Amino acid sequence: MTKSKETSEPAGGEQRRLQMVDIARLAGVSVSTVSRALNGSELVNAETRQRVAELARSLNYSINFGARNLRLQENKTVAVVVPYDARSRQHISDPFFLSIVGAIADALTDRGYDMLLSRVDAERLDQAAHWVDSGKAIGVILIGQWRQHDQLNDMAARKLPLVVWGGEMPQQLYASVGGDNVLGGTLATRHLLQLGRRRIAFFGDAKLPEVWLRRQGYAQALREAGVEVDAALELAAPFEPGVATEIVRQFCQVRRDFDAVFCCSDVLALLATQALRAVGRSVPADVAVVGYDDMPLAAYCDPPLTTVHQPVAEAGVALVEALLAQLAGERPALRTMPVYLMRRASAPDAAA
Amino acid sequence: MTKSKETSEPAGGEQRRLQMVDIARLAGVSVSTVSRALNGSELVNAETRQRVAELARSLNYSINFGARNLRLQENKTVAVVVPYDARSRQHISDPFFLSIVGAIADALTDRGYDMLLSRVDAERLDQAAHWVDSGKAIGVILIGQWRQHDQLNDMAARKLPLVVWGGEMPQQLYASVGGDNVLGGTLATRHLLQLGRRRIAFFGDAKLPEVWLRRQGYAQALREAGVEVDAALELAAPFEPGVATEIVRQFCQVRRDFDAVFCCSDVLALLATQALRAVGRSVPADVAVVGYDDMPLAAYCDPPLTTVHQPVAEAGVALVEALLAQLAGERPALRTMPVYLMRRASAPDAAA
DNA sequence: CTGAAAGCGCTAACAC
DNA sequence: GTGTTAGCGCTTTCAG
Repeated sequence: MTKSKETSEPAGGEQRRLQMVDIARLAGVSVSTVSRALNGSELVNAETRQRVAELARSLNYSINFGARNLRLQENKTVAVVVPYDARSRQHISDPFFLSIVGAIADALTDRGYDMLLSRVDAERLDQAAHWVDSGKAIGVILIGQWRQHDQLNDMAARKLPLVVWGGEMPQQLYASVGGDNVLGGTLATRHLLQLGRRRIAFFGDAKLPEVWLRRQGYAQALREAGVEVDAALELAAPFEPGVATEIVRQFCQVRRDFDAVFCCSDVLALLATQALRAVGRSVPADVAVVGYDDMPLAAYCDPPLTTVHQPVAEAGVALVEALLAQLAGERPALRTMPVYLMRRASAPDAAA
Repeated sequence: MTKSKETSEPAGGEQRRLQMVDIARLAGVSVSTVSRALNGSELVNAETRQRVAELARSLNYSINFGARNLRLQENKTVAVVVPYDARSRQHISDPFFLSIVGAIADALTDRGYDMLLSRVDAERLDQAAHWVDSGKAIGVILIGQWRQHDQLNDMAARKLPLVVWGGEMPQQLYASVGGDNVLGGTLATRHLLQLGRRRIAFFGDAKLPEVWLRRQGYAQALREAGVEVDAALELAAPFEPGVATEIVRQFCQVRRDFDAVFCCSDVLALLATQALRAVGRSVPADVAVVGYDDMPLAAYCDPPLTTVHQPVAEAGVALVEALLAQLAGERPALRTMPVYLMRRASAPDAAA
């Protein structure tokens, strides 16, 4: 392995970066004084402090955080990790996950933390631990638990500061924040039932904890209404549009004995709408569609999507808070956030 | 200002992190030997190297990058900065920008770099320099130049390693990578003309360089076809859906004398479609719509969007390469990438 | 109030 | 081949 050096040296006519020793010399004081002044220490003479601070500012000095962190044994960087499907080499492009990342970025920034963003193979979520092991980050926020409940439990057992966005699972050791998936499933399904629909399909891969919970809510609502749960109306469609498109299309071609569908993501709902129209069925007249997430674009689709709204901004804050709580010594906790149904035209109140 | 300590100390029963000195002791060698062994130095006995490496792995040791970087004066972190509109407190949620960020993440990971993701007020893009000044990152990739061409030039003049995604501007000192916006505008407009449309509206804020270039392409295509450019058909709609919705709606209510619209983003195209339908005009029969970006969801809208495709994955690579080139001492360069028209149903080939 | 000195975890001369 | 030593840029005792 030849060691490349391309990184180390900046351009040619580059002047060395300003350090404390430089501004110390210019101010005629010692580095310790500069350090104290810049950190607003009460120990240093107000006048000196002022002078040093101004000098530093005018020289556009800014501290070397690497050195500072090393000395202080401190680190204000959090790794945010988005899993991707290595088999289909398909990246997570689901708008919902992306907006969660944005919300986390905000929450982190507000609290003075930096965010290291990376991807990880959805089969090897445990690799996310590397960020903490290497000291690059103090903790990990993982977007989605996928099928790796056990890996996550192992990580938590190793005391890795970790929070995952996802559903609550039995015997869960790791901290998580998620929407109330059972409630979401119930709200969506009840709404469709109220519209008079009785043959309600379910699109989503129940091997994923969140989807599994949503299906519980779905089944529960059906039973409440005395409607039989028909496994033939369940389609294990994944979240990745590339893979899901064909699966959804086939299902819609083969089965025409449903009058509504509850989709476990808005993207899936879009796919379903398109597939239904392609086989000559209209939305919402023939088939009412309810999505999940209330992604930013949901209101601008045609028809605008009725969907289960997830509290993205609050989720970002909650994830960050949960991580900081662990860092402060608290035990990992599970948190479930309220969701509500956002009513739009794809499953309109005025029944067809 | 009371200094909070919440960050520094992990949980209670936490054991100190493993260091080189620990594995040195256990292996019965000095730290230098461990360092060399772990870096695969030829200087150390193959057997020793093996032994040390295994010990380290079995103990789950991983190096402290902070210390390593400090010593090596090296850093493999790049800051990726997404501007946001501070006035409307609206975050960039445009799917296109988000997918560019994803592409950059991939390109950086492939090359062994880490990505620090953050936001910055779109009026103060110069604040992005802070990442480099503080040593947290070796360079900055900025998503969009917005209205701050001058700030960007200043940053480049200061020799800040910087690349921005955006359009080529006159007297530009900073490196940029962007789609061929003039071509995009031309392709979109020509296509609409070929459909027999003559009254083609333009939606987009021409104060933004990219939009300004697209409008040039638009105007050029119109002139080619001997169609007069009508300023009354231009709408300065911003990219933020929140702000744009009302503007687009009003325009569509007031003006009905156009039979096509070229929108400078897919989201804008969605908004336009919805607004047009709301006033009883059909898409594409009455008004053909062409978008821009070919966002992941563009194919799943109704109607599926005809749009100018931007090469996202290639853009990510190009942005990263451009930054690394500067770090290697090359002068900032401008790069324009090809775009093409993706034909779908919102402006169908079989003219209405 | 300020300076001198030690050391955070690691690497790279420089000895042996 | 391997150990010893110095030092990356910063903070913080400890003396004065």
